[in-house]
Amino acid sequence: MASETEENYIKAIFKITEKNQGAATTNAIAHHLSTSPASVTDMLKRLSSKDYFHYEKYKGVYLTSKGIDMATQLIRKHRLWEVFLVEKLHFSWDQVHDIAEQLEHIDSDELITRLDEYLEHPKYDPHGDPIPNAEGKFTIRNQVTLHSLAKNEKGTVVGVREHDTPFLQYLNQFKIQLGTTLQVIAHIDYDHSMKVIIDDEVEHILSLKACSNLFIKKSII
Amino acid sequence: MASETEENYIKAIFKITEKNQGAATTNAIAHHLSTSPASVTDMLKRLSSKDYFHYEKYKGVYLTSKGIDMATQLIRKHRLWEVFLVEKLHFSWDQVHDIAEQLEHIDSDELITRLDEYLEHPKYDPHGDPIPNAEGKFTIRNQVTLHSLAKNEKGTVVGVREHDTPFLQYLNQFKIQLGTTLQVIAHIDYDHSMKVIIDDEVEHILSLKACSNLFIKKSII
DNA sequence: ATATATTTTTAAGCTAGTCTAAAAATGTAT
DNA sequence: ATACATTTTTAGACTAGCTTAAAAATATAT
Repeated sequence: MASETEENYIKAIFKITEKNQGAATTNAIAHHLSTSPASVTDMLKRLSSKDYFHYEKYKGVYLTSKGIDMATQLIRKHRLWEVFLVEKLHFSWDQVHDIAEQLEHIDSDELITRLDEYLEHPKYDPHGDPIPNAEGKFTIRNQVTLHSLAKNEKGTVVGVREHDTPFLQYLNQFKIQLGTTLQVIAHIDYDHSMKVIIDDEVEHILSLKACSNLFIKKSII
Repeated sequence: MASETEENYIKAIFKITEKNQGAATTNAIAHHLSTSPASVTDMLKRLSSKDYFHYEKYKGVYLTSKGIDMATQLIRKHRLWEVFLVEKLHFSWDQVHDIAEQLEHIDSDELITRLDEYLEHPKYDPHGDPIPNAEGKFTIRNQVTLHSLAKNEKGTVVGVREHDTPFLQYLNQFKIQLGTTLQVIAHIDYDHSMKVIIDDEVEHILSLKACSNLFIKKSII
C-alpha cells in the first residue's frame, strides 16, 4: 500500500504534467508540495522502483499507466468528498479543499463505492471539476472561459480554473456560483476587464484575472 | 498538532486505564498497538514532555486531563463516523471499525461539528457505545449483561462489550441487533449458556461468552 | 530469602521522509 | 564559444517511529 506522502507525489506529478504537457520537473514538484528540490530527487529515486513513473536524471518524470490510475483514483476520492462536504454538510466551496485533501487518503474501496452511490453518482464537484468514474473516465464538457465570450453572448457558470479561497470569496461577493448566468455587456479595452449582467439582475465589472478563471457553458441564443 | 501515532498511543492508554483501573503498563500498550514493548518505552519517553500523561520508569503511565480530553475527542470522532457509515452509507456494524479508525484522525473541528449536526446529535454509536458530546461528556445508561438476567426476565439489547467481527456476525446470524428484545427461558447450569426467546418469536441457546458480552436494558414487566 | 520468571528499559540500528550546503549538469545570453 | 544563471543531484545529517538483543528491574514461588 502506498503511503500518504507517496500518494501526494503521484498526484502532484499528475497535475503538473496535465497542465504543462511534458515531464514534471524536480523544481515544479518541489514547489507544488512545498518541499525542497533535494527531497524530491531523493524521493523520485526511491520510488522509481515501484513503477509509478519513469525517472531519468535531469529529465524530469512522467507517470506510467499504473501511476495515472493511482492519481485518477485519488482525484475521484477528493472530489467525491468535496461533494459530500458541500451537499450534505453544507460547507461552502471555499472551505472544502483542505479537508478533502485529508479524506482522499482514507483507504477503503467499499467506502468510495458507497459514498458515490449515496451522492447519486455526481459527475462534477463543487468547483465544476469532473469526477472520474470507478474506471477512471472523466466526463468532458463543452466549456470556454468567460473572457472568450463576445459582447452580448450569454452563458452559465460551470466551473472555476483556480480553487484558492480569495478567488472563490471574490465570486461569493458577486453571488456568482455554479449555475449562475452571465451575459457580456462590454469588453473594456483599457484593462481587459468585462462588464457583465449577473443572473439577469445586477451589472458588475469583473477583472481580466477573474474572467480567465471562470468556465462558462455558452447558451444558444 | 499530534501525529496519528501519537493519537493512537493516547487512545490506547485511555482504553487500557478505563478497563483496568490503574496505570497502563508498557506491555499492555504494546499489545494494544501491536508493537514491541521497546518501542513503547521509547515513545513514552519522547512524548512525556508533551503533558499528555505522567511517566515514571517501571511505573506505567496514566493520562493527565489534557490527555483525557484528547482521547475523548478521538472517541467522539470515531463513534460519530461509525454512525455515519451505518446510518447513511448502510454499512453493517461489523464492517465499520477499521474505516472509522482512519477517519477519526481527520483534523477539522468544523467537520465534526457539522457531522454531529447532520447525524442529529446521536447519543450512541452502532454498537451502543455512548458518544461524548463536544465537551467530552458521556451519556450513561442503565444496563446489565444478558448473563445477569434471571429466568423470565426480559430486556432490550442496547450494546455489545466486544466489537470483533466474529462476535457481531454471530449475533447477525440470530438476527440480534440493537433494539432486539430478549427473554430468558432458562439458565443452563452445565455450561452457563442461556435459552432465550428472540424478539418474541424464536428460541435459541446463547453461549456464556455471548451472554456476558451483550448489554441489556431491563424491561419493567 | 533466594531463585526464577516476567516486565521494562537500554543500546544499537533500520526506514521513510525531511533538511542545508555544495557540486554537477543544463540552459541562456552575448 | 565562453560566461553566467538556473536547475538538479549528491552528500551528510536530522526526526519519528520502528526493530531485535541484551541488561536491569520488578514480581513471584518455594
